[in-house]
Amino acid sequence: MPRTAIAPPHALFAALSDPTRLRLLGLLRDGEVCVCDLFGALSIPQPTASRHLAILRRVGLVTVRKQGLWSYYALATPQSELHAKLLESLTHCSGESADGSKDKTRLAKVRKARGCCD
Amino acid sequence: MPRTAIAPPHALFAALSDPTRLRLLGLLRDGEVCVCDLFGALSIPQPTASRHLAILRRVGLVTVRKQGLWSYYALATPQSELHAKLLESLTHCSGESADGSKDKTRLAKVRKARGCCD
DNA sequence: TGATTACATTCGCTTTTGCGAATATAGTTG
DNA sequence: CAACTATATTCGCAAAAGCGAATGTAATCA
Repeated sequence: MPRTAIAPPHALFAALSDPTRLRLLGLLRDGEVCVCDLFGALSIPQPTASRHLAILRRVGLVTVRKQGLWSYYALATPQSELHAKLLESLTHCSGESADGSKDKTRLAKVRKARGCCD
Repeated sequence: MPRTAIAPPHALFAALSDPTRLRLLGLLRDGEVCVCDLFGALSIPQPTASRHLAILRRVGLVTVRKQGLWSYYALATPQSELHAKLLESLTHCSGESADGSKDKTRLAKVRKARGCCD
């Protein structure tokens, strides 16, 4: 799945077919977030977060901005109508066991603790 | 995934993460279709169609109506906002290489040939 | 009842996916 | 340059998904 090609529909759905990736995307809906904050908020190992973010990146759902030692991930601007619809659908993926808002709360907490990311 | 429980978001996306299942759903957008017409139109083995339809059924994306010897599949009415959004997104899944409109053409052809289904 | 038709399920196998652990890379700082 | 930090990638393995082939099941018909 080269960066230059547009991912086929089934690949986009596949990228969204994992709970951890949906949680990551949920945290990105309010703007870009540093990797350390992401895996901190979700309480998952760093390599796990990196691998999932790579999957989202390969299908063009997220973008990275590297600044110094940190990587800031953000939702990509839609490349197709399907992509746009899927972004809309993300709005309805956090109702699950109310943990979407809990993740955001923990993200805020992690950010205040500020162990990294300028 | 019992019929009574609502499938979690990631399970819905997983059900849509296969090209064959997207093609099947594409054929159902205009109304219910008999299994024999479905696998005929897509030129796939009958057990393959049945297995994919079972996956879509288990997450509540399609329903079956059995009439005599035939099974008619149809898109299920949305059970959640996410479900509704995903149905909308199906509209934008036919641009893929094997084109959804070609499948529909072949469905019409298979239906005229009428080897089965009243 | 036995044969046929339409569909569903199971089996054996290969491919893919996800994870933890370890390692690699690349900026940063002393 | 060496040590450190943030992130990415690789490895080995276990679990899951998909497929073709075969088999099971239930309704229909002779």
